[in-house]
Amino acid sequence: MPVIDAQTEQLIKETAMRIFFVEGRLHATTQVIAKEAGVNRGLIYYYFKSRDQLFEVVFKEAIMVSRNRLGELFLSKGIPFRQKIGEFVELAVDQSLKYPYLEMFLITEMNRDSSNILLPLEDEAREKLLQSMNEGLKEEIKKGSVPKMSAEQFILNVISLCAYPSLNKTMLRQMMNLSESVYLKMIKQRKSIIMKVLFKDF
Amino acid sequence: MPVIDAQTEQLIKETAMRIFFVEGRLHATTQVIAKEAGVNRGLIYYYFKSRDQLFEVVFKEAIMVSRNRLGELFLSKGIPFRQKIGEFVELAVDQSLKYPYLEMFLITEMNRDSSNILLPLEDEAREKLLQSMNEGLKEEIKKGSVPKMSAEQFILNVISLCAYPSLNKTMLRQMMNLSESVYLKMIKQRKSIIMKVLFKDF
Amino acid sequence: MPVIDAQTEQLIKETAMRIFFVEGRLHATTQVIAKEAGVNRGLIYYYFKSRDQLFEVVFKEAIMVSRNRLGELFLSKGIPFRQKIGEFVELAVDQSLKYPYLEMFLITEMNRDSSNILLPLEDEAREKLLQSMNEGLKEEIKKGSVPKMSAEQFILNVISLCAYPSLNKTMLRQMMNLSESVYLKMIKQRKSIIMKVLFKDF
Amino acid sequence: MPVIDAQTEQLIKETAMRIFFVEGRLHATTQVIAKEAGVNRGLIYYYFKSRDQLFEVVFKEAIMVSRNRLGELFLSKGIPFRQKIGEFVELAVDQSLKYPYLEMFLITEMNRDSSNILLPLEDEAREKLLQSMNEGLKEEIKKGSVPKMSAEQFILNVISLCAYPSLNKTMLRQMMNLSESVYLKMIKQRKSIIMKVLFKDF
DNA sequence: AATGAATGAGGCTTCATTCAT
DNA sequence: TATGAATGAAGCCTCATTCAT
Repeated sequence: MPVIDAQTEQLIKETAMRIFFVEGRLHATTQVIAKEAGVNRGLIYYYFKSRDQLFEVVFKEAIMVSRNRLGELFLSKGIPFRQKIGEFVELAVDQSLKYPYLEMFLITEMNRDSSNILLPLEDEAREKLLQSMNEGLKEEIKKGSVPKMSAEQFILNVISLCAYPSLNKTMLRQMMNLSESVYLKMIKQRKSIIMKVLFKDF
Repeated sequence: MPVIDAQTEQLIKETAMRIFFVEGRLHATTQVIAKEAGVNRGLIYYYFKSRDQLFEVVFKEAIMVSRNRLGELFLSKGIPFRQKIGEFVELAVDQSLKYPYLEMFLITEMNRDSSNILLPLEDEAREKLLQSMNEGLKEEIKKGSVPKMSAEQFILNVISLCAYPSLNKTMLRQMMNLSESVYLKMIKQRKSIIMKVLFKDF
Repeated sequence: MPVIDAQTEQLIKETAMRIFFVEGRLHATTQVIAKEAGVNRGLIYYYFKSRDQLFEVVFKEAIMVSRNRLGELFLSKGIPFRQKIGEFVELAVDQSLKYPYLEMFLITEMNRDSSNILLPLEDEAREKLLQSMNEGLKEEIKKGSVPKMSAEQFILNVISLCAYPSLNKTMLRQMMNLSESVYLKMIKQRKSIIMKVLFKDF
Repeated sequence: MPVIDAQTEQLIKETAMRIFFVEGRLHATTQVIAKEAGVNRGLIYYYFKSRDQLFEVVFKEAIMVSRNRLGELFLSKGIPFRQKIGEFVELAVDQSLKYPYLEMFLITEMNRDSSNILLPLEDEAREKLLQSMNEGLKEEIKKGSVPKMSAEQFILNVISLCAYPSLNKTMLRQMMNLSESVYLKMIKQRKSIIMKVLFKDF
């Protein structure tokens, strides 16, 4: 039975997001998505034209929120470097907990032959971001609180430490023999650990 | 035309490994694999019975090497903790460069309904490993060269820093606007950077 | 174009039954079945999941009717032996005319490695049937209208005389150089001939 | 290991005959035939050009013997009708025991679209045979030892009674709950029973 | 909006057959 | 002769997508 009113579109989107980004079921068919949403398969096409477009919509939606906030964050003036990084870690870890497999789709999709996914980061924005990173980073390096490295390497460190544990959750949990809930708690605790790893004097 | 010396089976395996684990083309069909190997599609079935079995074979083969060396490494006596970590980083980064997408397959496969992939790590081995990690780690923490954290968190840090940059290569390269070769160089340079991040006095 | 009244499933079933059991084309592919039914091949899978399941469905359906009527017939009280046989011959010959090759599929399927066809005749039912046959038969033998033989042999005679001429229709027609229609007439006439052969005083 | 000398061809033939006509495995592949014969699959093509030709060869060989003897039998002068039938029953039952599924292949093959199996019975021979049958039969009918019927019907009776029990062995055995050996004994005993059924005064 | 039916492309797999040695 | 490797046609089946109602 369809849900009251016209919330069907939203229902499909949410189901797809759960299946794709929360449960990581990369190969889920429209059949499965429709079934788990409790709607007729044709409706997916009615609302979204195609599986690819449904995917694109939910994918962009999933990315958008954090992207926007990250953009704001890094282009905002007046916030000290270390605080910026702190807020980024906060956002990134939360995002990774909300949609653990989002990154995996990003990776997979970008490696497809027929990929048409592009990051919306323009050259200017990128330059600004790197430059502002560089400035903050140099000071930290001078202070001795961060080892000598390029801004790029620092970014890799930050993102890696935030994203990977959620991305590879299933394997890491198995490897360490931890329950889901314990593992999630660990990831939340990582926020401060990450900062301590990044900044020696944190 | 048959290939010289009947190395066809090996050729198929290597091609599949490249397509899957080097190029990350998760959805590659047997048709594509055969074509890129320059062999008839039927041969895949002649040698491997099914696509799934081919996948299993190359997957296990790809994992085996590093697994074995890691096992040796961590169960070996007499090597100081920091050196062990150093060698692990070396191995893990090299592995991530050799088969950047191996991890992604691991993730994907483990999330499939019909997954039968299991990590071969037994309870005893795991306990020993964690315990030996813990001992080494405690000393470093006491020395103040590593912030206070559990062995599990430390492991997450190490693996994240090693694996993620290769895993998400395409996106990170796009994001930073770097060429393939420059990016690869960066990753190699990370070995020492990772150690400096992990150990404040490295 | 969809068929009026959504009888497509029935149409596929009937076509399959004709191809399999009327025309004896054991090797008919789903392609062929779909084509002769005038539907898309995918519909076979839409309605029946697989070729094997389609086969199973039509096979069971074809067998069911006659099985049920035969069961009723032989377990019914109060009908004299000879009349029972008469009605059996009637049913069996009609069945053999309706689905001449049904028996052949039975034979073929039961000899497959992966066969899962089982006759639904239980031990009790079989015993009862044989016993009731035996009683009637003994009287006939005593009367001298049937040569001395076991119930099993008598059953073999009855079934053989009824089923074989339809089963091996093509060859027998060729051998005797008879047209289809003449041959079918002959088979219908056999009903009384069979009775005369079975009972000397019929 | 191949058999000494050049008996390979014979070995393949015998294996095929067993698989096809004794065990009734209609769908046996060249792979299977080669394996059960213990020879390389290519040899089937070396000796027989194709699966179809192997089939044709063994099929003709299986039929030939009895055909020839039946031909001799029915065209031979001086043997009384009833004795001819007796010898036919003997031959036919023995043949049906030797190759129970031979008939099934005959039936199946003749119903294929691409069938090229033809019975080698020429018009003249058939006419002679039917005529000679007719004469013998008329006398028996006059004597009252056979009910009134055409030669064709009589032939159908004879063949049906001889061939069917072996042809449908698996099902009939299941239906009557008989062991293989008991069932085979029953079929042998049928020779005289069949004669008694055919001739009221036998 | 919603649904069940229908379509077609493309993937996996089997298997008869051929080839090179 | 004999063999393992290689080929290609064809079969089964799934699934995104469209259609008619």
